[in-house]
Amino acid sequence: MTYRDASGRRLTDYPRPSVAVDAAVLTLTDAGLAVLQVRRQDGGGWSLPGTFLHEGERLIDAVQRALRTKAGVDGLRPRQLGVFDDPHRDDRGWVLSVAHADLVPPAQLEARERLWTRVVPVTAPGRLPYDHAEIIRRAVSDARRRYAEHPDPDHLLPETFTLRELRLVHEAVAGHPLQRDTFRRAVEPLLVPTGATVVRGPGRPAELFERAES
Amino acid sequence: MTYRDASGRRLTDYPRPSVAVDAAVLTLTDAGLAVLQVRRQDGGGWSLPGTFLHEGERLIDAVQRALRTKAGVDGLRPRQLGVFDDPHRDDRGWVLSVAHADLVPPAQLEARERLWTRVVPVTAPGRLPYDHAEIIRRAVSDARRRYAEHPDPDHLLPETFTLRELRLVHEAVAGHPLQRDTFRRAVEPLLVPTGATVVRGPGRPAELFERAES
DNA sequence: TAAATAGTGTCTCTCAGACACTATGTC
DNA sequence: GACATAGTGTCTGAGAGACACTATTTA
Repeated sequence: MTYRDASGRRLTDYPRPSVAVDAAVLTLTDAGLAVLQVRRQDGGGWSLPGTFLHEGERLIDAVQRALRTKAGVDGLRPRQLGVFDDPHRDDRGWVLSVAHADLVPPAQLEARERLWTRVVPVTAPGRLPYDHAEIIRRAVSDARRRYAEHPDPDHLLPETFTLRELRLVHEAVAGHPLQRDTFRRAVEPLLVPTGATVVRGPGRPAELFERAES
Repeated sequence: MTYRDASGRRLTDYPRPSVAVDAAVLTLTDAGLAVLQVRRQDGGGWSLPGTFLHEGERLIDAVQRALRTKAGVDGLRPRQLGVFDDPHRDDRGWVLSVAHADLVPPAQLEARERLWTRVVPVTAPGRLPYDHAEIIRRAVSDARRRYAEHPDPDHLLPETFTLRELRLVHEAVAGHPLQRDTFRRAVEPLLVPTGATVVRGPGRPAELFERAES
């Protein structure tokens, strides 16, 4: 059967845009927050990994496919940031892009294809096509907002960790130092003490904590 | 010239989804937050106003067109909420929907086509197709989050208003009463006093305030 | 012992919440 | 005068920020 809309037109009578996905995959380096980029196919330069949506595919699956095939990275679960819809944003034609973002531990990018990818600080992302610089800015502020509310929501740390390790991660995401005692009193109620202690370097042994069940 | 992607396919070789927009237009009634709905074209029932994106059109323009042609409402500026992308969400075919939301004063819905539209409380939206119930929930929580941070960001009130009027609007959006003195101390630093006072009903005259420039 | 880190006591300042009081209008 | 609303003083408790102290390890 053929569905028609209010003007009597069939669905297929409407011109349809291409729909792409782009992903700002952030991680932590010694220099702070950094973003994964891939070489552009056409000519030089770098861009965020992205791809066109395939028929019947979900957006999240397209993002994961782009990361797998273009960067050799697997197992991420990016979140939707928003749609970029300027009809002239892509000179290849009418392309909507749904921006995504994730923040993952460096180990998850270890297996990446190094010839075609790079990880650069978000403060110096280089020259990027389309709206990719804006996508990175949104990804960073989204990560900062979430880390300001919960302890390591993106599991950058393993199951158990010391409060020092947690604070260093939060400082790297926030981009500025955090007060040691205030930070402890803010996050400790949201963590589960394990009772175990560990020694990492000099200083008194630190207790190990877990995230609360959620 | 013809652009090709990494697999050598032309852009137009990819099947493309239809892209729709839907809008949850909220307003205030005596019963609190309410949402604008339009009659469904196919058979009975109600839905949020929406339409298919036209070629080269921006999403915001499609939303405004839908509100104008389907509800007779003009001059709104809905914000993007997110993309609904379940390939089977619409049995007419592969349709992505970009959800939008706005919150407007009742006067802005005065001119609406009453035969084809209704305004019902968000707490009892009726049976709705697609993801429209979820869109309303997101629109409400988005409005509540923004009203918790700024005084009347959506200009439900005119340029000048008393603190009582402002508080009643915030209570209606929040869905629960707010403490009079605490509310005043929280928002007064964000407002500009005009010096003028007005008498509305019994009681001591109240000062008129304006929103801060922004 | 010196240095480094962990954990905690404590003071101050701010602010939300709550109660109450004074001020000024309508009926 | 009775009542309703506007505006403000003030107390309390929670929490952030800051400083300092004790505790426990490595080198």
